[in-house]
Amino acid sequence: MPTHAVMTRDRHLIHQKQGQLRQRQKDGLPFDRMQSELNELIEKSETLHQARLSRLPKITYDESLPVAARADEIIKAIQENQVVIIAGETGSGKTTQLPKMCLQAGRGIAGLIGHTQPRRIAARSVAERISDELQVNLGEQVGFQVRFSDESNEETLIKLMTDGILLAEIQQDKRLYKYDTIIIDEAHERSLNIDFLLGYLKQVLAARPDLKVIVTSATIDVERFSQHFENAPIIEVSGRTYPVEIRYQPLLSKSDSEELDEDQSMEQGVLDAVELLIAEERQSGYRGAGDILVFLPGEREIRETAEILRRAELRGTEVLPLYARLSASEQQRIFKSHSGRRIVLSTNVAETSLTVPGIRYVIDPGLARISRYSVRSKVQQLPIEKISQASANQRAGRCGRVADGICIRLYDENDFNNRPEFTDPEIFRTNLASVILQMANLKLGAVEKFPFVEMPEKRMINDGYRALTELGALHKDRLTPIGRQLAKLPIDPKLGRILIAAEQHSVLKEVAIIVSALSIPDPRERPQDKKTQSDQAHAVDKDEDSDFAVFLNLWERFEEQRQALSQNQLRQYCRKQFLNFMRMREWRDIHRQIMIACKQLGFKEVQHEERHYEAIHRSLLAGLFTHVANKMEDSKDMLGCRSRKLSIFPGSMLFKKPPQWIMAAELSGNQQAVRARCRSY
DNA sequence: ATCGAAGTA
Repeated sequence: MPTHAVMTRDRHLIHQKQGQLRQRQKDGLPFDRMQSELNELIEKSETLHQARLSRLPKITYDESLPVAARADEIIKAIQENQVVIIAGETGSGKTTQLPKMCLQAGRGIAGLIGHTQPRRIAARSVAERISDELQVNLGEQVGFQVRFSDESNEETLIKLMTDGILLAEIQQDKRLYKYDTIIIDEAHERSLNIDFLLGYLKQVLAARPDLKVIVTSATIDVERFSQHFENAPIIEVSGRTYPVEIRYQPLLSKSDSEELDEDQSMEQGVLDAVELLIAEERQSGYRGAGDILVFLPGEREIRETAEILRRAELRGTEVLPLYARLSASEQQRIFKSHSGRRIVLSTNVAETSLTVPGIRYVIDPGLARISRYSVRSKVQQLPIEKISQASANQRAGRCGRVADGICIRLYDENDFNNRPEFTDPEIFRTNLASVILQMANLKLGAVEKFPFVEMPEKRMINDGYRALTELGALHKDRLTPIGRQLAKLPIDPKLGRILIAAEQHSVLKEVAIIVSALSIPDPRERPQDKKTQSDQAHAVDKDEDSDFAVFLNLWERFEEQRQALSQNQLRQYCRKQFLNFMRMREWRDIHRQIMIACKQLGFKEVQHEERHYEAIHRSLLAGLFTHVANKMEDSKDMLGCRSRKLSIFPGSMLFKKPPQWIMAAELSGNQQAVRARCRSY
């Protein structure tokens, strides 16, 4: 009986069929057909296995990377252990070299080597790099899969993907039989996806003794991962970085100095630090002009700092903003070569997602916007907080990649020492409804018993259960038919609930457009210096009663243009109309994906001559019933659920003349200003 | 009088 040369994904099925066959034999039933089916299955599996083996590329390592010197040790560890933890800083080469070591350890033939990344761009670029190094075509032996795009095939040995893709695959393949090896990369980022995967894999490992798992992380908190996987061995790899000098230069405070009229602003502190760095560089006799990376909490702070720097008229200096909302081409400017000095003002994107090349200095005010979910108010908030020590060190490391660097922290050392060591993992900071829904759907049992790396608080778990119960997805902690449908929709459960209601009200077509708009950031842009122009451009879509209907108008207007114009013309149209091209595309992509999922659930699109406002808004209410508010007397403020005082978002059509009742798409802000896209009755 | 950055069946 073959058990060595077949694919892992077939092994289970073959085993099952062999059992059935023996049973039939024992029972004296005919089994010829089953036998030939089984043989065919085995033969096919063996052939594929052979083909994959024959296409194994020659493996070489980039010897300049520190991890390459450890190849033998790592390969041995993989062969001898089910789980290995690899710890190493950026520049160690672990991400690109590790999958090749897995191949050399004999992995990747009977099943895929699955390699997860937290971000799509990383999944794609790592796959490109590895396929280059192995001299194979991308999409063949080395492939990748991210949302909306799959470049892998039957003969793919190494598949890069986002962690979300692997998570999604669990639904089809509970034991992950497709894979013989799984690498969870950047585990220290501790995203919700990563934490869920690490818990899930711990359970799968018992049922899959042939599966290998490799967890990689920066050298922070690695013992925790090792303990999670029964004291798996840790291999630590050095990074290839240069020393960074850390300086503490707190902002001047009124209370410390008699001459000061007011506290020094963060923006002013940044300018002072910039001038200091420039003066020092000149004195040191260094001939070049080192680039500076400044971390700021948000777009507004970036704008204000840019303005102050421009006014300071620094010679030969270019100021570049950087944040995720910029279009790809605007972000690309960071990678273009330049003369003179460059000062990049960036949000947290530059901390982990994007590496700005050639940085010599970092200025770090030590702040970031961090999302937190409040169980008390049921609102996801974005307060500006002091970042953790780990995060501050990560920022400092951004200037030690090409040469020695200097990092100026705009706070004192005592402040640093008093900060938490690590950023709270996302699982502690987020609404758990979606995770609980997935877990219920996968029949993983009680959330409190799941082997999370760190268990979320009981009240957060209870809150998630309650939210799902309110939506009708759970009844007495068991999945209802609605819950089963929700679990198959790739969006937030609230929004999924709206789609289900829309199907019942025969307005799926319209509501799917609105729901997909609500699941992306607003594609309408409103630049600081062109507020009136952009408001005017957006006004063509306005609807007197409902901010939700605006999305339908915008969608229809855009669809007409999209069908008439070339790609370039469409980009131009977006620019003129103050629409973010990338967001518009994402909107369509998500809409398409939602519609596919809805069709698989048997939902029907109905064509209407006119808009059924009431049906559309009734559907929305099925998910947004906790976002209803009533106007208070003699005030513009509204009274929402849980006696919460709300105000309407200034961008809303209903801002000027609030109706008696509203239903908001989203509650946000620290004072809980409602972002109301609403409808009155 | 207006919001961070990641991600998905």
